[in-house]
Amino acid sequence: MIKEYFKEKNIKLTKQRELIFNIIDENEEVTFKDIKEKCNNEMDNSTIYRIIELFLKNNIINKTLNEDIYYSINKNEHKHYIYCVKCHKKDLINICPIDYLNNTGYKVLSHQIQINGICNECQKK
Amino acid sequence: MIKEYFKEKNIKLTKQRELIFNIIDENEEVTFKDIKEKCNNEMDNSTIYRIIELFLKNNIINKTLNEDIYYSINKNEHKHYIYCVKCHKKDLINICPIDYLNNTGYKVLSHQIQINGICNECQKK
DNA sequence: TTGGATGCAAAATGTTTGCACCCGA
DNA sequence: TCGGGTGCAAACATTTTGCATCCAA
Repeated sequence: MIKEYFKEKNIKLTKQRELIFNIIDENEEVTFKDIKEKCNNEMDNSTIYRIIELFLKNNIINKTLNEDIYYSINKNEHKHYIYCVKCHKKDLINICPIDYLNNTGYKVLSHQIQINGICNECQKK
Repeated sequence: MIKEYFKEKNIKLTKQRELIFNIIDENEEVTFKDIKEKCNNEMDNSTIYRIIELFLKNNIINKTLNEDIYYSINKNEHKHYIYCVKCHKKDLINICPIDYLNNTGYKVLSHQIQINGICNECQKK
């Protein structure tokens, strides 16, 4: 299935690309370092950077900013979170901005929300 | 007024801090390089980085990711945009996620939305 | 006056590029 | 087979750090 997915997008399937795709897919949100480590440090940095760039250009993954830069697969089914800056937990929020994008005329390719706050418990501390 | 604002937050007011604050405030969204240039390259990089870090920790500014990393003043009154990946224009969207954050119990400190798409005109090209 | 802020220089990190070799279609 | 992909090394860019000096309170 990944074979067809890549073919659709006219992207040659290599071991490295498949591995990185799977790493991001299986881990929801990963940093560059996460990817590096999960490859057992066997893939060259420049290759990783080039593949990330390729995936971003083809809208296969999203790039988001939290404390660090994170990558995640760009799926239709997805979730948004609010992050506690103190204890670093995250909680699901039940809103998606694209549901409200009426009459902008845009074709939405990707989106992200970043909300930082202090959770209930941490406010009491 | 900036004097009092900094005093409230227990931050010593220096020429450099005031300058960077004003640069970000007057320009809505700026990159590190923008700040550097608008200081006429007269401020040291390490000073700029340290001030940005200080402002972030104190929730004076937000850090967001578009093509590059942008800083903006963290205000109550604010706007969200959708960006066209082809012509790079941006359009205002009329939704703010914090209006919908019911019963999470979080105290929201900052937030951002990033939506990328293709605008009406570019879809026709 | 004095502790924290800045500038400078250097180190450490992170990212990009050119090129020879490799491998998937 | 062959053109694009990868690994390697080097260049380049970004960010952090230690320390002497400076300046706002």
